[in-house]
Amino acid sequence: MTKKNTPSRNENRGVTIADVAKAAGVSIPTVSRILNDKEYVAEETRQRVHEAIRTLGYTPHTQARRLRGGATMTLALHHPIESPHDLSSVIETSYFTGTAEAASEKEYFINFLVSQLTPEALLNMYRSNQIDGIILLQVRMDDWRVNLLRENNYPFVMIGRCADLEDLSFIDLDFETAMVAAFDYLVELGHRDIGFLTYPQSWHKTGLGPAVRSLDGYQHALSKYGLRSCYREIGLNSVEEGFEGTNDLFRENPELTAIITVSHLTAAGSIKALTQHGRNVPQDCSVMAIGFGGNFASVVTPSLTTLEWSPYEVSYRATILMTEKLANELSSAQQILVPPKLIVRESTKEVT
Amino acid sequence: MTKKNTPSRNENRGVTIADVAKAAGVSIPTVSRILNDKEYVAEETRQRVHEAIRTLGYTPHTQARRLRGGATMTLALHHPIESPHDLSSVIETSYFTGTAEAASEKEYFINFLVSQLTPEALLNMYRSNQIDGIILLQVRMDDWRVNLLRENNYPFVMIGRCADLEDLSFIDLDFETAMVAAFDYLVELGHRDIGFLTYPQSWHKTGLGPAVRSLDGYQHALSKYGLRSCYREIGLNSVEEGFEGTNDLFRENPELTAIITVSHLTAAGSIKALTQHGRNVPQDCSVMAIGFGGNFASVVTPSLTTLEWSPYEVSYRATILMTEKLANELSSAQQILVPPKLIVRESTKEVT
DNA sequence: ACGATTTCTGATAACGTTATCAGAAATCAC
DNA sequence: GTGATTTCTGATAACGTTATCAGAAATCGT
Repeated sequence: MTKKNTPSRNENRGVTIADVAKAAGVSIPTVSRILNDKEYVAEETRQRVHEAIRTLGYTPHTQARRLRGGATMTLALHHPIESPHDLSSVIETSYFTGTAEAASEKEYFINFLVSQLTPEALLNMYRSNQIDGIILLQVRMDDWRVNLLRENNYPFVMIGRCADLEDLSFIDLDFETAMVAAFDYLVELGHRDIGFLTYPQSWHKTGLGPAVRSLDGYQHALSKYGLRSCYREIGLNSVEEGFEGTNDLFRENPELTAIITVSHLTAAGSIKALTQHGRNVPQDCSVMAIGFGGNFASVVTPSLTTLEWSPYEVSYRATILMTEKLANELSSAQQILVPPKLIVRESTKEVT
Repeated sequence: MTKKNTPSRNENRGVTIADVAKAAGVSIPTVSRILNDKEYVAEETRQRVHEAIRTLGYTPHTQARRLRGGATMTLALHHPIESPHDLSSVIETSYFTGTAEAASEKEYFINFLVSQLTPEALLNMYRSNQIDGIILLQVRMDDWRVNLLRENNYPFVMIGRCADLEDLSFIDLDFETAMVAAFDYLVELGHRDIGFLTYPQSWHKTGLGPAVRSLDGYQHALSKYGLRSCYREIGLNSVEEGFEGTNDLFRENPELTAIITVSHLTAAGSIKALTQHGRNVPQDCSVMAIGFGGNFASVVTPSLTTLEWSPYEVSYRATILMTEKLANELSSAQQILVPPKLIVRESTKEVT
C-alpha cells in the first residue's frame, strides 16, 4: 500500500458497519437499525450485534453519516475582527468554551472563525456544506452578516442585536434594566450624584459591544429618581481613558459621590484618578464597573463592585438556541434578554 | 417536502457536480478533474466548466469530499481541564486563535475540546473519523493522552514535553535558556542577589505549566555567575501568593535587589509586598515576571519587565507541525524549542 | 385452521465526490 | 500513411452510511 519506510498510520482501514454485519451474521441495514435505535429488531439479534460491535471496537464513520444524513452537524462561531491578533481578552476564552460546551452536549461540532471573513466566504460555508448554522458575535445595528444571511435564508443566531429584528433569534444583555438596578442599589446607599463614564454615543447607536444600551438605562434611572445627568464619553477601554475621563467628570462635577464605568479597566483608571486627588474609594467616592465575570474585579484594590455578565452563559445559550432552531424545535424566533447581575464588592459604600 | 408552515431552509437541495456537468455538457469526472487541477484537460473544456461553475454558484460538498478522500481535514486542540469553567485566562484565547488561524491557512477545520475527555472518547475521535490528528496542550511528564495515542499509533503533536520523547514531535518553551538571558540582563545592571519565586518543585518534576524548567534555568544561571541560590515555592498563580512569597523571601534574605517571579499576578503581589515594606520598585528592588504576552504587564504600575512568550505563536506553530505531519512532509519527529523574549519595561533598574 | 396483522430482516438505491480504467481523438515519429 | 505515443474524456466503482421497499416469519383474531 504505502511505502515500507513511511509506516502508514492506518494499518487497518478501520472497521466498518459491513464488518460488524458479517461478524454478527446479519445484513448491513440491520446493524444500522440497531445503531440508530429503530423499532422492529429482535432482542436476540440486538444482543448479537452489540456483541460484535464491542469485540470489533466499531464506531460509526462520522463523515459518512454526515453525507448520508444531509446535515453537517457543525456550527460556526464568528467574531468580526480584522486580525486574529485583535482577540486578546479573556472574554473570548469564555465565549469559546461556552459555545464548545453547548455544541458538545448537542453532539455538534463547532468551528471558530477568527480570520477575516468575506461575504463570499461566509456564503460558501453554507453552500459547501461545512456548517449548518452560525452564531454571530458582536452584532451591530447594521450588520452585513445579518443582511446577507437573512437574504439567503441561511440559519443563524445572534449574540447582540441589530435593527429590524422581529423575525430573528438573538440573545443579548439587558443593560437597560441592569442600570436601573444599579441605581436602586446606589440610591439606597444615599447617593444622589452619580456619574457615568461610557462609550461614545455613536457606539451605542451602532450597537457596538455588550454594554450597549447602558446609556439608555442610565437615563431611565435618572428620570426614575429625578437625578441630574452627568456622563462623559471615553474612547477606548483602557486605564488611561478611565483616568482622564474621571478627571474630566470631577473638574465640572466635584459633588459626585459615585461613578459607574463601562469596564473594569476604566474603573481601575477611575480609582487611580480619585486616589490622586485625595479621594479614597469607597470612603469618599464609590466606583461601580460594568464587566464580564472574570477575576480581574477581585484582583484590583479595592475589589470592584460590578454589574456582571457571563460570556460563557450567553454563548452557551446562543449555541443551544442554534441547535434547537436547526432541529425545528422553535415555532418562532426566540429573543432572549439576559439581565447582568449586581455583585457587591469593596468599591462601593453608603454616603457618610 | 416539508410542511407548508415550517418553511424549509433548503429550498434548493444545493447545486452538485452533476448539475455543473450537465450545464457544461461534460461528464462528472471531467468536472472533478478540473476542480482538482488534474492534468489532461482541454483548455476549452476548462473554460466552459468554469463558466458553468460560476453561473450556477457551485461549491464542492465538503462532507462528500471527506468521505471519498479518506481524511477528515479536521484537527482537535485538547486542554486537559476538569471543567470548561476552569478556562478563564486570556492565554486560551491566544491558544485558540493561533490554532484556528494556522488550521484555516492549511484548510483544516479545528475542534476545541474543552469538556472532560475520557481515554475511550479520545480514541473514538480517531476511530469514528472525526479528526485526523490532535494537538495536546499542557502536556505533563507522564501524560495518559500521550501514552494512549502512542500505543495506538494515532497522529498527535504536543505543546509541552513529556518523558521519553525521542520519536515524538513537540513545541515547547525554552525557559532554561531564557532564565540565563534574564540573569545576563540583571547582572549587567549590577544585581548579585536575585531571588526567584516559583512553582513547587513537584510541578517542575511533573511538567505542569509553561514555565517548567525555569527552575533549572535559574540554577544554571546561578552557577554561571557564581551567585547564591535563593528561591521560594508558591502554591498558586495569584496576587496573594506573590505577596506572601515575597514577604517570606525578604524575611530571610533582606539583601535581595531583584526578584524574578513566575507570573504576572505573582509579580503584582511582589510589588505590593515590597511597597508595603517601604521598598520602591524599581528604585530599591527590581521585579521581573515570566508571562505570556498579554497587556497585563503594561497595565500594572510600574509596568513589568517580563520574560515573555506567545501562546498564539506556540499553538500556531504546533498546528502547522500537525498538518505537515499528516501530509507526510516530515521525515522525522520535530522538536521545537521557542525562546521566550526579554521585554524591558519599568519594573527593573540598575543597582544604585 | 385460515387470513390479517404485526414483527423482523435483507436487497437495493441513494448521498456527492474521486480513482481507476479503458476507449476515442489528436499528435507524433519516420 | 502507418503505428506508437500523447492527450482528452466518460463508464464504472468505490467511500460508509441510512431510507425505502418488499418479502419472510411470527403472532393474532375468530
